[in-house]
Amino acid sequence: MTGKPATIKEIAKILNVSVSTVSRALHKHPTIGITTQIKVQALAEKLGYEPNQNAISFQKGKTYTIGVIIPELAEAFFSAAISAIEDTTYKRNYTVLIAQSHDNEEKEIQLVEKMKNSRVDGLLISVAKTTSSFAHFDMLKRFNIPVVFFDRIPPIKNIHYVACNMETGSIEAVNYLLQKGHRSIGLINGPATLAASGERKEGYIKAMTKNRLKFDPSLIVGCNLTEEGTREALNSLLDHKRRPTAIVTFNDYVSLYAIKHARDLGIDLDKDLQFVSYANLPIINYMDYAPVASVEQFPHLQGQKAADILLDLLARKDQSSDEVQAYYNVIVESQLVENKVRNSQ
Amino acid sequence: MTGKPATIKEIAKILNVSVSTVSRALHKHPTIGITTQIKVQALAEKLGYEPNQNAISFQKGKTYTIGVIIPELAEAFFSAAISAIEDTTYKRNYTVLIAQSHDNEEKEIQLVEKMKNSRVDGLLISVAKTTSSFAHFDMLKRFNIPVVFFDRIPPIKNIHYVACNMETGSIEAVNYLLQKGHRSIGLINGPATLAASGERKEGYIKAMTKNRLKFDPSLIVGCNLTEEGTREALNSLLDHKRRPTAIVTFNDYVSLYAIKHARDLGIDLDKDLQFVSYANLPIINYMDYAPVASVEQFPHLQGQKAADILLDLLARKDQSSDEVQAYYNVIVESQLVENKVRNSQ
DNA sequence: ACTTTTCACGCAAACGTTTGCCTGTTTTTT
DNA sequence: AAAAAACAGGCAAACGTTTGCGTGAAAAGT
Repeated sequence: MTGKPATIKEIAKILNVSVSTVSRALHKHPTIGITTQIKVQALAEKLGYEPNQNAISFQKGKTYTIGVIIPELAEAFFSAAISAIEDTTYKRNYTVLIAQSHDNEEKEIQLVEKMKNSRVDGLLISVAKTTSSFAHFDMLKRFNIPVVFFDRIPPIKNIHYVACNMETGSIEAVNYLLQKGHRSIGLINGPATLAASGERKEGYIKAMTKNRLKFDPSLIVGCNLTEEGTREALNSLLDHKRRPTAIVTFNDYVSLYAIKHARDLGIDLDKDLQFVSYANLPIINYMDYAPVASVEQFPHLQGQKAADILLDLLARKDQSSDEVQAYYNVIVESQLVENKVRNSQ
Repeated sequence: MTGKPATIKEIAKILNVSVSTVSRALHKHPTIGITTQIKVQALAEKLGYEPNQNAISFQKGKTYTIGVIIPELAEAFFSAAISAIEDTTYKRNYTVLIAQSHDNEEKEIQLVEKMKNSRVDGLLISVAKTTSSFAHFDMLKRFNIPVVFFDRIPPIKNIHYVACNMETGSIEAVNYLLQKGHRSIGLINGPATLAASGERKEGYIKAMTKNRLKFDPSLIVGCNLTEEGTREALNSLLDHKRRPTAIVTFNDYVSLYAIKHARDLGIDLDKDLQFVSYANLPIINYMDYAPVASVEQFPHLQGQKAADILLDLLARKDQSSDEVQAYYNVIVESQLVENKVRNSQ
């Protein structure tokens, strides 16, 4: 009851049976007599026996652990996603090993290596911004460790992933603004290197052209996502010959920076300039000059889907079967969400 | 290179030496000749050998894993804390196993049990709100698994913990408001059942009496931390015969609710009523009518300290030595932080 | 009553690594 | 040159569990 945990061996010795009998009795294996089963189970209960997961993992070569590698745990998007991941894996008796790359490729590589060595059964990865080589992911494939990427997907073929389609969100966002009467709409986009930037741009263009509006490339400006970069981007838009009356920004933070700057410049955020952004942080419902709408990316849903897929992959792997199945490509549609506060005013 | 990971055995067989020699060579054990060491290491490198962490854990009865149990991963405070925990344990070659109790005692108990069985080396726990029995923590002690509690500390003796002293933060907050000329200061507190509520109240009282102001208990109102509850609390303060010109709230969310309600009532948040709150969520720097100051609880620091303590405990345990040492009781002093935006206006 | 099945359980290997102890060879000491 | 010491490495047990295979005894079939 105290001290060291009870083992199957001890139970066996006390009951004068073999370890294999105890093991089987505990698993209700049909080949063990019912009386023995009961005796064993009773003693196990009494001793507070709990199987040593470590030994089992070692024996089976399976850890019932899935690794999660993300850039930054403290970011709202990722903590929400992980929260969902933890919940769905917990239900299936898996635990999660978490590590953050801090958007550093070097560390990401180390983490993948470490996760491999600690023999996680599978991996959920959202890749670092700076990652430019992908050999470490190939390595996982060689070792037959299933990986599901989410949100930040590497540009390689034959992978499982769940991501959010930013394009439709962009289209919705622009349509929303058009319907509100805006005709000159700016886009403060992220770095061109990010796939997410491309999708936003595509959506923007599609929405404009679908609505028979001429698309002006100079209304799209890139930005490094910092406060300073945002200010510059906003300035350039404000100087535009057709100064936009609405701006779509890469994410809520960019919106916040931009809004701050706009107010410093004395711009009327109710009449002269409106913002729509991405991510839908909980913040914006408590702000006065928040974006009028935001494109929700459903981190919780993405996390859950990714975990579901990985668990499915692991289940298939158990039943051995067909190596090369199809690849899961799940797209979560982003969705424009109006800011309740601002729109109830 | 492909398929299954290389093992020590394979290396031994290829080199015609024993496994023990390989093991020792890999650890640079002095009793192995230098030439053999080099041969072994070279082959290990070539084969891409990486030790099977699982086997090592099993063998040593040590997992190099620490479990973290928190109420809610998606809450900013906890994700920040965990981010720090992950970073500091990573440096010492530990990994973290994360699970959330969702503030549910039942689940917390299950998680503790599960963590024990998966043989984590130690545990970091922030207790669920509803937890009222503590037998599961005692159990850990019996099994000699070190635990460090952080932020939410159970009311039991002889534990290691790091927590934030809310009292000093409260005093600072009240002093700050007094110095700004406020004389009637309200407090929208949390449920009386929370220790944190008591500390805030104590701080409030101390600050008032230290400044020779009469302390009016009716200026302190409890609240269940919901939006609705906050409204009621605010209403009762506004109806007070000495209507407060400043209010300290239990946390930033309560402030947000209160501010929203106050504005709905047409109150001038610049002149007639000011707020100070706790937690210092990043949000408030982007709000117009944010609290003028917030008491920072340093989640990052708390997480780091807690992890440091646990690692220290584990290190001591390795060197066996003296069972019952002293208990770590680390108090992180909270600190009032002015809202830069609001105070620069 | 004798063979065949079924039943209930034990044996032992295996998973990969670490480590205390032993042994054979070389080097050093006197 | 013999004894002692240092060196380099091997043997085997141990960690806790699972599982294929073997086996004696009881039950069933003829």
